[in-house]
Amino acid sequence: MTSTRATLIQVAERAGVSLASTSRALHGTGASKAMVERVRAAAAELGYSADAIGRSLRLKKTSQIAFAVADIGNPVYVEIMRGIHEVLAPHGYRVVVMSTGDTAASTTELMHSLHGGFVDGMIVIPLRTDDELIEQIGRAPVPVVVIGRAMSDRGISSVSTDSAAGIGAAMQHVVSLGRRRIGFLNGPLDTTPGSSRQRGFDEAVSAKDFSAETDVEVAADFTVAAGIEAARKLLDRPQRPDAIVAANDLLAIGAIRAARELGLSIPRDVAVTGMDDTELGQVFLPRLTSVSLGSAERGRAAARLMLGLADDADAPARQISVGTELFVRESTVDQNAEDTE
Amino acid sequence: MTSTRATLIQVAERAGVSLASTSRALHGTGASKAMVERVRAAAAELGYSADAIGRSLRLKKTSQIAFAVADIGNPVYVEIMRGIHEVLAPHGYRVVVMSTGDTAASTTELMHSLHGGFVDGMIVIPLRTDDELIEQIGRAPVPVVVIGRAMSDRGISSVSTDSAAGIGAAMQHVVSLGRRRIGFLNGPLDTTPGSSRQRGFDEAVSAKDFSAETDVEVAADFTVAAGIEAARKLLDRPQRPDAIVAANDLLAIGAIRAARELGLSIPRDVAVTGMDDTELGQVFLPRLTSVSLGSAERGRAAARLMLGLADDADAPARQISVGTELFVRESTVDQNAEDTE
DNA sequence: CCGCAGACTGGAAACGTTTCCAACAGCGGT
DNA sequence: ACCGCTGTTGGAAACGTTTCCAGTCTGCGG
Repeated sequence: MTSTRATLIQVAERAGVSLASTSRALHGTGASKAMVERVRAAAAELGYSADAIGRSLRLKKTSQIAFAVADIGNPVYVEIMRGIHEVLAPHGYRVVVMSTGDTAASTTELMHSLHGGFVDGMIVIPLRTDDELIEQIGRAPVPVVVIGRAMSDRGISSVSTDSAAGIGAAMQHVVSLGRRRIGFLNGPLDTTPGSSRQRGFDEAVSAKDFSAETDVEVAADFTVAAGIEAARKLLDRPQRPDAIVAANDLLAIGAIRAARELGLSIPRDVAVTGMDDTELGQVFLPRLTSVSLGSAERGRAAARLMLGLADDADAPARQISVGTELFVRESTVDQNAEDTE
Repeated sequence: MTSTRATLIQVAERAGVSLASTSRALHGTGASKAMVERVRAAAAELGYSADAIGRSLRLKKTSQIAFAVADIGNPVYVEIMRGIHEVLAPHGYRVVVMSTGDTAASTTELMHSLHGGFVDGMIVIPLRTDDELIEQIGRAPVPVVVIGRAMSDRGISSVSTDSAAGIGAAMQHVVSLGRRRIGFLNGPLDTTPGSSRQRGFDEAVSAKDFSAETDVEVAADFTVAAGIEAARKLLDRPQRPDAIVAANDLLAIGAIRAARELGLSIPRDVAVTGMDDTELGQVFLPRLTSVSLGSAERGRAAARLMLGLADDADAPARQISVGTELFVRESTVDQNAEDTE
């Protein structure tokens, strides 16, 4: 284990050939068999491996794409990442994950520190956005794709989904089950998902044939712990809800936990729906009824947009929307035999 | 939005001063007030931001540390990462997460592709290791810290924990509860955690005062889904276990799910213990009794080792061991009032 | 035997940055 | 008036790589 790494120049000296030939022998084309062999041997002796920085400086590319996300602990991001990886890996890109923190400012800061960083592009899911962040994205020296919010006005490529409609579907579902007191368990309203889900809820409630009582509670963030706390309040009301529509699966799990604490049975006493259709929700007990926002597909779509921008950075920005789908499971409908997959 | 980014040279030309002065004015010291102002203005006009690659090439550092992990979906890694981040961030390092895939070969491949990549060091948690991977780690051009397995023989810095003893503690706990048929739900034996936990189980069973029947089932991997499947087998045996000791929290959750499917009550019919003491287990229902392996502390310890190596790459390799602790919760002991935090 | 094509090699530039070093100006002290 | 010091600036090198370009060599056909 030498303390300093071997460089191409040292390999060249060792092999007794020129730098140019050394490089060609290792990576490029147009080197004789003898040369390749000779250089390979020298490289092996020295334990040479190319320096990515030098290489990138010359090539002007890093073959890395950043996936920047607020809370790495949310399983939905894992699924989005799988989608991204699936599309990008065959094109030789490595995906690196960075945690942005959950404020717009911290996201801006990360993007700034990455400004022309070690990536050829960034796929960002901002939890909160402000004008500064959007401007930062517009000015970024590498292509950026935003997931979670249509950015048509700003000329930024984005992948979004109609989570408002998804909330509507969940509301409609529990109403159709005969539930009459619906609690809406949302995350912070100043976040992108929080605000659009709130809009979905408001729209659903104001539909003319809507006929249930509603109540709203906002959790401190989109985590199970916050969900437990907020759901407790919801369930403590004099008019206890017989259904809780949660803004994501983690909150829904929190709601189930809070309900169980009170000795309530799911779904008999309280039906609970989630959103994101994460694997966690699918293996939870009871299995979670959830609105899929096409996580993996959103990841794939974002990755495809990124590939387009990587080919041509000046390509026009595009917006893609991914459909939603309600998956009904045990947390709203008692069904022990079905749904085996 | 210009299609090509501004370089320092262009800023220098714009400001009408030398390249050296420009650089000093922006980052370094020893520039006059007038100079700084002038250069700042030019930089702002051009929307300049320093190119990280060029900078790193010159500085020979990237201020990035990689955290390479097999399955980004496992919540224990999230907690380890928080620990790493906590220590590294104040020192100006950014942590980037990379997914290695779950085989030794894929880990080796990642490390190779990162060989001298865009990071100043790597913290790795290999799920499976083989000689080639270890050799690769030893040859890596940047400092590497391994989490999960003592590497004393190879001169590699590592952070480990006595998960074998942890399994022992869990076994002892369920025995002390009066359980007499213990099922051990492990993950793949060819993995680092799988093998050490198996060892812990074997040791516990062979202790001279050990007096319960045991049974073992190995899940396909360390996920909830695999846990459900394997636990079903365990619970289908003629001599159904009255306690299941699982090798991590995800498997434990799978076991609880499988038990519930069979109409069994937790912990009355079956007591279940997990390992890793993840947040997920703490909010699960029932709350999971789990052996903490000090995830955050392991992360912090690894980060501190990394800082030491970053200062002096030839510093002697060190091994740190982090203690374990059993947290008793509802999945083994019925206790509705306690354990509020 | 000469010339030419083709295969291969080496020199050198370039990517964008930081920093060493030398040069220079202004200034105060002797 | 001169010396040296301080504060500031510019030139140039360096980090490690790839690739353009020109040059050399081999072999082959005329």
